[in-house]
This record gives sequence, structure tokens and C-alpha cells, in this order.
Amino acid sequence: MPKLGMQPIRKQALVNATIVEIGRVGSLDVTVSQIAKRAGMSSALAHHYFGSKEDMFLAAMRHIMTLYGAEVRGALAVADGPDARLRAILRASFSAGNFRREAVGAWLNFWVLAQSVPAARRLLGVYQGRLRSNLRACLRGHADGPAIADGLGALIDGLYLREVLKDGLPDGAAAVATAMAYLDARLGQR
Amino acid sequence: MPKLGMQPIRKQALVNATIVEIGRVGSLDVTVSQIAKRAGMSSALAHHYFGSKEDMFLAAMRHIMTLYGAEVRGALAVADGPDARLRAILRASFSAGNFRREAVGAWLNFWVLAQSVPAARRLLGVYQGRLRSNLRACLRGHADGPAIADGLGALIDGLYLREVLKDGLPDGAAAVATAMAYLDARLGQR
DNA sequence: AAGTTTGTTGATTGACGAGTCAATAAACTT
DNA sequence: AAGTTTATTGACTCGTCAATCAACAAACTT
Repeated sequence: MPKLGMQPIRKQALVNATIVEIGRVGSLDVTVSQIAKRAGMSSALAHHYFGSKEDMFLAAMRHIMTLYGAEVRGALAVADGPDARLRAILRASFSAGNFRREAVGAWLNFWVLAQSVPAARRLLGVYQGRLRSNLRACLRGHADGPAIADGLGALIDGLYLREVLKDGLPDGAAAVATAMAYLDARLGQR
Repeated sequence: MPKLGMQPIRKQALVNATIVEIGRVGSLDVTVSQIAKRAGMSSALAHHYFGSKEDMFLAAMRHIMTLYGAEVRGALAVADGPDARLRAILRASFSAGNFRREAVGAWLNFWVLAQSVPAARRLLGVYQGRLRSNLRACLRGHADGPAIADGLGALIDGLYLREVLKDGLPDGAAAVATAMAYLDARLGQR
């Protein structure tokens, strides 16, 4: 009963399942069978569409980054002026979609993956570079622009990291507030 | 030719080897054999002294945290006044001993471990709690003390995180500078 | 109708690795 | 000297899992 054109559907299902399972287990020690099962298919089929487990991880990572990138771009499109743009990036970074448990857990694990898998490292480099240049662009007017941007980037990562271990629901609003406080302090001085 | 009293020596060697191997491989997917080999013994002996691989990880984590704690305490002992104490904590956090590749890589991986292993989570909770209360104590005079402390904690974690992916040598001085800039900005504002 | 492409899975392979065990030996104890 | 504790390892067990394969089926092509 094979419907044709399954490929993209299956792949998408696998990517979602990968993220969910990594978030659930809390590590990359997730079997292909687990992922496939959650995606409603056999492990053999998972291997059929993605060549290897690593490919699945990378596809999942790309997916998370794509969503995040789209959200940032959307927020930037309606923001006027460097200050508003800065705040738009922050709000997008901690939005409900990006700052949810699973996604944050996946980020942390992908960070680890990037230590040993060059393709993952490259991918993370692309993301970091984009965020960095976005932030710098917004802070171009400021003398300490680059330094402020670097600090903000690290702070965002740190807030993600802390989210993972906290128990209780994610609180994006609090994270945004912390980042904003940083920004206000550094922009306000002078 | 068994010398007696090997236990503490072997254990220490295993702890060190664990940290080095995790840093080298960049993940917790390190075999007991690899660790044992680096520590100059058989894997069976490693299992003899530590019951399981997980025990080894936890011992390694405790070791790192102990070193860090000692360094912070040492720096605090000679610091006078809340401001100096704050800066002492920062300097200790990014000192050559704590901010080296292996240690930072181990931190990242233990963070992941803490997601699934309760004992690791507890341990990390203890460390975070101590840092938090240290920072808050230094900032007691300030109205936004707790908020500033939380932001600083997240920033420190974020700087660690970023260190992992950067290529090139660790630059503790730059990290301290970034954290100091945050502090100066938030303390300077009214 | 015959052939090709796409979808799908149960069963199997092959490797790897945590943990155990039996055996050996040196050092202390009585 | 006999017995006990501590150190040490090679060999083995047992489970797990990524990846492959053979086989079947539905849908398009000619």
C-alpha cells in the first residue's frame, strides 16, 4: 500500500522524532529503533531514508537551526531601528518554540556532538557566526559594539544551558529579562 | 609484585585519565578500556576499584569541582570587600587550571550527564548553589543583587560553553574581561 | 503485461563494550 | 607455615545496536 512521495514526510517525521527522543532521554545515546518507533516506522526504513544515525542527528540539528533562523528573520522584518532589532532577536531566541525543553536539550547535545563531528561543528559555526553578525550589526553605533555583542552571545548560550538543568517549566520571559538587563546596563553606561 | 596501598593512587590515576579521555574524545562515549589504558592498567582493575563506568564519571566530576572549589576558596580568603571577592571568584573561574580544554570539555559532558543521571544532577546542583550564594553574598548591598548574580552565573556558564567550540588556545583573560564588563555595567548603573 | 521505481519490514550480521570470573602473586598476619 | 588480604590481569559472557539484506507490495512507465 505504498503511497508515493513518502520521502519528505518520513524524513520530517524522523527529524521530529529524533529531537523528541534526544530531549526525552537527555543524551545522544538514542537508538535508531527508538527514533523510528516514535516516528511510526521500522528502523530499517529510517536507515533507508537517512544513510546513518549521524545523518539523522545532523538533519535534526539543521531543522532546529532553520526554525530558529526563520523566527529571527521574521522578527527582524518588523523591527525598526537597531534597538528594536536587538530586542527582536532576544525575544525570538527565547520564544516558546525555540526555548522549549526538547529543543534546548537538543542544543546541548548538539554542542557535544560538535566537539567530535566536523559537520556538526561547521553547522554550529554557521549559526554562531550569523547570530554574532546580527548582534554586531545592531550595535554598530556603539564604541564597544563588538564586545557587547560577544558578551550577549555568551549570555544567551548560558541562559540556554541553565534552562536544561532547571526543574519546572521553561521561563522564556525571565531569560529575556536577564538578557535585556545586560543590554540596558551596557548601553546605558557612558 | 603488588605494592600495598595502591587504591588511592590507582583511583586518582583513573580520575585523571577519565578527564583527559573525555576531553580528547569530546564525549562520554569513552570505553573503560581506553581510560584504564591511559591510566596504565587493565580495564578489569578499573572495574575493581570503581564499581562501574558511571562511578568513574562521577568521581571525575567531583574531582573537578573540588579543585575549583578550593581555588575559589583560596582566592576569597585573600580578597577584601565584596567587590574584590566578586573579582576573585571570576579570576578563579577562568584560571588556567579550571579553564583548560579538558576541564571545559568535561564540564560540558557532565552537563549532559546531569540530564539523565540523578547523582550527577545533584552534584551539579550543589556546585551551582554554592556559586549562586557566593555571588549573591557579594552583591548583598545592591538592590538588584540577586538578578545581577543570576545573570553573572549564566554568563560564566555561557563563556565556558563557548570555549569548547572555539579553536585556538583558551583565553581566560578575555573571558574575565567580558564578565567584568558585565559587572561594571550593572554595578555602575543607578 | 512486463518492467521499473518507490516503500516497507523481519531477520540477520558483525562489531563492540561493560562487567564478571578464575587464577596468579606478592605482601601482611598469627 | 598456613591463612588472609590486596593487587592484578587475560579470557569470557552477555547484551546491545548500527547497518545490511532479501523479499514482498503497491504504484507508475512503456
